[in-house]
Amino acid sequence: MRIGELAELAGTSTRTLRYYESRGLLPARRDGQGHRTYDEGDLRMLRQIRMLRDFGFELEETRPFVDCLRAGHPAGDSCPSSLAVYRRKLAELDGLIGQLADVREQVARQLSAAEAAAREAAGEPAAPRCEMTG
Amino acid sequence: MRIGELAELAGTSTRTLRYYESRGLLPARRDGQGHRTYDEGDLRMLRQIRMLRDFGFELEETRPFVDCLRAGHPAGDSCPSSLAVYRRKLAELDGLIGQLADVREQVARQLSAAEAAAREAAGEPAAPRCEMTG
DNA sequence: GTACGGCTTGACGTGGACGTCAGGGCAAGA
DNA sequence: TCTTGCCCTGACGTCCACGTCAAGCCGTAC
Repeated sequence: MRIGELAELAGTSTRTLRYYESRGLLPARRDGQGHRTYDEGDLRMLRQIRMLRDFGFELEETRPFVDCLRAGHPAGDSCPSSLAVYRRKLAELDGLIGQLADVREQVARQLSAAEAAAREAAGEPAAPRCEMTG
Repeated sequence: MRIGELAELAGTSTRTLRYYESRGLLPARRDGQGHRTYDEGDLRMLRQIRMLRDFGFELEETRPFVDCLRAGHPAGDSCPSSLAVYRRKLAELDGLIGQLADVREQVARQLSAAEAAAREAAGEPAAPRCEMTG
């Protein structure tokens, strides 16, 4: 199949496929007219890439999965290097989620304090605070 | 004070201050030599900006806080528009954290499945799965 | 005199994953 | 023959918050 068909099957754009090729991630054969030609294996690799990108993986992080498929393995994550990427990503996600949760709490505290100050400035009695710490 | 001193006091760079001025966020007076001049109020505004940026706020989102300080309020979050930004940010953080948690679970499942497949391919008996769903 | 430090403006570089446009080729259908 | 549709390459644009470099001015210390 040609580039337009593959792009449509994978729900992406031809520009994206040319970009992946320029990165050496998804090279294409060429037909007599110099047009890119793909097969079912390419579709599988592309779908693997898109799934991981939807998870927030960077393009380079998908390379082990693609290489794994190209090596003939049944799935992109059948290889140790792919599992290593999974584990790194899990750790990264855990760190990020924890960090965001911290920020969330800080922002929530700022908001509460500012709301309390606003109420007090409006003449309301200082509201009792649960678990006052000082 | 001049730009270098302010930058150091706030732990940032002169380039950053010029950038903020170009965005209309932190305009500066000029002295006889055309050098930028700042005062304590500017330092407070700058610190407000940096705190919010550390929280992950975009630069534009800090504008209501700066405007609030400039209007003479005791704190950058003493104004309704600042509180609105806080609330929007909390909702955004909640959404993002939830999304990341979903992704984390999906990646974790992919990893477990791939590990199980690898063990099985290695000749181990299929491990019993807790809470099998199908 | 001159070296130095701080300041000025202007403008290009960074990163990631593409979007978009320009200019051109090739084949099939009306 | 002309249009339509798909493809090609090359190259600039996008977003955001700056980093970095260039060229030059000004005051001060040596």
